[in-house]
Amino acid sequence: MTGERRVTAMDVARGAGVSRSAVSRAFTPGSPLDAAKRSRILAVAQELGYRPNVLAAGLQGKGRSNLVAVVVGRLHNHFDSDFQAILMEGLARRGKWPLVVAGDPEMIEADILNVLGFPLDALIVRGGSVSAPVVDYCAKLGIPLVVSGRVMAAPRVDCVCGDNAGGAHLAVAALQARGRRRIAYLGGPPQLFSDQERRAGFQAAMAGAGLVPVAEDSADYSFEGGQAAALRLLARAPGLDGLFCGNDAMALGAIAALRDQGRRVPQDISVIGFDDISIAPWPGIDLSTLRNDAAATVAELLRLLETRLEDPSGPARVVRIPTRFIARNTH
Amino acid sequence: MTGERRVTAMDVARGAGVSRSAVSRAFTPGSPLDAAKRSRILAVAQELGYRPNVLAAGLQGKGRSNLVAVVVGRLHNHFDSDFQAILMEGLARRGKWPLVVAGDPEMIEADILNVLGFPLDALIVRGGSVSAPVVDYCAKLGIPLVVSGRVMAAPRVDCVCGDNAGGAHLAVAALQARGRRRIAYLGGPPQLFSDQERRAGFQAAMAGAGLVPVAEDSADYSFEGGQAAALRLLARAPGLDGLFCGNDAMALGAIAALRDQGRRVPQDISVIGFDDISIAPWPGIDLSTLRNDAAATVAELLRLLETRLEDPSGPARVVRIPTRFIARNTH
DNA sequence: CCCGTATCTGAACACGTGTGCATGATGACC
DNA sequence: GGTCATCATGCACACGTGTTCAGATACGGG
Repeated sequence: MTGERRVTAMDVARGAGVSRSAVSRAFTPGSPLDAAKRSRILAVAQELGYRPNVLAAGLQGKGRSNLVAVVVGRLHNHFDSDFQAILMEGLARRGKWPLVVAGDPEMIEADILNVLGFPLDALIVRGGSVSAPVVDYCAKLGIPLVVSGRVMAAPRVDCVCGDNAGGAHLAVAALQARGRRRIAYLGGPPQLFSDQERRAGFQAAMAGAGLVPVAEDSADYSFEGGQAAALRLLARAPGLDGLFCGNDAMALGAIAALRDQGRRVPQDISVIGFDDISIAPWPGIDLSTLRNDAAATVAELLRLLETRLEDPSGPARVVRIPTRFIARNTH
Repeated sequence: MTGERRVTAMDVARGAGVSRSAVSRAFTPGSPLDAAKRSRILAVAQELGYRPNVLAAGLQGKGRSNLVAVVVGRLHNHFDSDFQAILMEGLARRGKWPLVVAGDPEMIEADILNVLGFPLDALIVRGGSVSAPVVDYCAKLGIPLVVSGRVMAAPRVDCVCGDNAGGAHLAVAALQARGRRRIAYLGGPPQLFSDQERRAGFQAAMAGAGLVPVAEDSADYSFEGGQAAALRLLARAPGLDGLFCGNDAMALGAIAALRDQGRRVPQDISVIGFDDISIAPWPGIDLSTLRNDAAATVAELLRLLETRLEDPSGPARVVRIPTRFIARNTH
């Protein structure tokens, strides 16, 4: 055991017989320092296992901390997992350190406030709602706030979001092209922004096509939720011939339930999902769905972040990622 | 814009007409401070958007930083995603802040070294290998290192890992119980610890049952990799009647390819996966597999971490998470 | 040999916070 | 009223680093 205290620059200085300033300079590429002395210092540092404490360095006030808080809801959703993975890699590639805030919705609110205690370069929030106090704090602290999967109107808050309404229109159009007229919507939790936009888009598209939904229902974006909701829809509207689901997991659950009830998909009923998760194209699944492009979303998010860091006081921007219909074998 | 500088305790002190110490005490529950003054300070802090800088506070040397680095490989694997999600929540619940290190395997090595510049409470590494320099640095810095999905012998390095060999034995036993004798193994990348143990366990179990594998192959733990490998195996061993796969995604890919070739699963060929990912029980998938319990693994990992933080110089511990065979409809 | 210059180096400061210590005030008790 | 205890409060220090500034040193030219 080397003792409880962390190795400090002073220890290295003593070990190499130089001043602490020299140690600091040895780790700062531009600084003037005798080459021989530098290599000796680095050798001693290596020996002792010394690394400059980036927190103490960041305290200097100059430059950025490279610390970015990433708020994710619960990650038990396939699309959110993919999004998260791509975002982590993207941040790493840009030299940012992601500080992840996860957990129950009720805990997360307090945690967001707590994470603001770090000298963050930015706060990235995925999906779930951001409370007014958080937005307020960010504004006062001058911490850029970038929101994904949701659009909110606040000064200097940037948003990137899939085109939910457009996707819903594409889904209705695809169902209509198959001759479906008794169409239902199975949405996610109504308090979620994504569901609100998809539901509104669905209703608008139906109205535009001169159709009236035979039923609407909600579940929790899970497979099991989709199964149960499909049974409810079927009981309420036995003539159902088209179903637009708020995400892929629920669509797959619904298909399982419908087939279990003796309905053939897609012959008797068309089902369309949302997201195009990685398993959607697998044989035996082959789900017709709307592609929610996680990679493009992350790329735009990072671009927004970079622009915002460049010019913190610029106007708030909203970027919509286009949605594409992926025709497979369930509609 | 409130100016570029972060709001500091001194600003609040000026605003409330008190000393900076009082501000610090106002945010420290135990400290003696006049109740009226405390609430006045908190009000001013709220107004200005002040939060104590935890980095500067952590610089104090007392106590822990509550910062934990979590090294994950690429997260494009279902089991790893689940594991990651559970771990993030578990850490949050224990008041730890996860600093995620992700990215390409070649970038990650440098990133791990860089993240050691933070005053970490611990370093958690999932799966992939940990290079000797990293272990060395952690030892010298006195940073506890907890490894998951891999067992390594190093002083004061704790490991938690599924029982890969036991799982392989269960798989072979299940295949044997179905009367299968022409059995093949489809493993993951051979450089991965998980594959090495599962492969060795498979070979030992086969030998113990008096059987000789008809073929062995490897793929990249992906659905597509499983598809392609299944075709190779079929070409090499047309009489194949049992297949043990290194993970579920490959098993599902293999099943898709086998069915595409006219083989019935499970009537003609038994297929068993590994991990029991969340989609495995879904109707239409119904995969027989070995449960790799992510929740139990995370729970043990956190327990090891806590024990290690309690007594940093304790002996290295290795915990094995038992594996259970989940009999479904593909074997 | 002397002076100017370029370069290296160490001391000192700043960053923002928690806390030990001494001081002053206030209240209680005799 | 005096003395002591209690407690709130402000000052100063410490944490570990990057960087400025002035002093020192070496070197080259006249």
